[in-house]
Amino acid sequence: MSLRHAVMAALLEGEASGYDLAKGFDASVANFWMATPQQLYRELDRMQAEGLVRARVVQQERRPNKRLFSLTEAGRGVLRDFTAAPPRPGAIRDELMVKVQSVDAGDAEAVRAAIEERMAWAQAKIARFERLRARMLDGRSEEEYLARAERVGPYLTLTRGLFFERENHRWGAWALAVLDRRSAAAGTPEEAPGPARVRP
Amino acid sequence: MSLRHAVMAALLEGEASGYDLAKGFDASVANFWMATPQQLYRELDRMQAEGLVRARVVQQERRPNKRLFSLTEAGRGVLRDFTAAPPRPGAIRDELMVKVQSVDAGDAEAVRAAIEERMAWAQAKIARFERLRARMLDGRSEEEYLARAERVGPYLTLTRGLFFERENHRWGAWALAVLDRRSAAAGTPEEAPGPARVRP
DNA sequence: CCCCCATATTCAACTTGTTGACTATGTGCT
DNA sequence: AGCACATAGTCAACAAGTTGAATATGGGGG
Repeated sequence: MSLRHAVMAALLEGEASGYDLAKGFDASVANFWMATPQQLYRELDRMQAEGLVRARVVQQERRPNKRLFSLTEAGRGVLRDFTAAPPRPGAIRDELMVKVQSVDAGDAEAVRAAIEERMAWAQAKIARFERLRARMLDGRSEEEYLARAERVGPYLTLTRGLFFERENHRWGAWALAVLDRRSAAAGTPEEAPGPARVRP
Repeated sequence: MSLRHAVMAALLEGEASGYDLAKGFDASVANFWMATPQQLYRELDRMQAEGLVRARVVQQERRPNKRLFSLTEAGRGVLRDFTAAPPRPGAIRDELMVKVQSVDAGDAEAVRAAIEERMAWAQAKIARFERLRARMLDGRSEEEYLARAERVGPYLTLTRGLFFERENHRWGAWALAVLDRRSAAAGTPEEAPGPARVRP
């Protein structure tokens, strides 16, 4: 049950509404923990009931009212305890890899396309991470930033995301090359040999 | 609901019992899809009911009997369809990263230890992957293997696992260095400065 | 001899996560 | 005027994943 811990980690950045988290989960914590809006609202309600977060209703004029959540001292305590506990091995679940594993018994062209899609979105994430990184550094060198900033956690996780997506991209390029060499060598009869399967 | 697809991908290697999968999920498919034994048994029963797998009961003498599952033609069809379908973005969930994100408000020493643990187990996986890889290549060069082998999927996913764990390890080393520089610079009063926080 | 581990599976209860629809309101586009 | 989209949520139903224990047997180490 550590969605709640992810939520608390996100709330370290400051007050947020369920809606903010549902969006902003995409920007910071989402790189290693995803959740749907419903999941967040439900969890926030429970956490409030348990005193881990407090809600402040903000009246708005031309918008629906919102509840801004922030960490309570109890919440901070729980988060501290969580960081101190030994972590269980993380659960990985990647549909693309299931497809790649089955590529020889499946639709190779579709798997190719899926890898390309993944590469494109890895690239998009890399760009976003780099923008975020530039914003965090704000002119300073990494060394300077890491020495002086009051929090390094977000920078460490962001870097991890960056490393991860770059590796994703590199792997994708390699995998595509492998599949190409294979389909070229296999002499696919329906498709012209030679410059076969070159895409625009 | 794509545990079933992961199971089918695993069954491409041949017949397996629920128990085999529960263990062997660790060796091949487990790198990108984890499941508990209970989950597997339940899913296998359902899949059998739907005709995706067939079971063959093997009488054993000094062991409980076992059911060996294999893919049916219907199962192969479903797997083929699955590879052809556009993949949804995979859900990532990494407790360690939640801890790292919260490191500044938590127990830095424990987070350090968790990163070290992760690095150790990345290293162990790398070693296992490399043994597996050597076994697959069986003397041949990678190029030769990829050109001739009847299946490349398992090699592609194994490589992805290798890349991933190497990156994990590299990131961990970097993150530890960052945390060390910080705690050295912060002049932690309870611990001696200078060669502070050097571990055996 | 005893205990723990490996094989092989099943049951029950519980917690999480997913999907789709539904309520409101305001802004901008065409 | 009509529509899509962003804000800010709620509800219900279902699917999937987790935990803990129970069953049955044999082999190995101390």
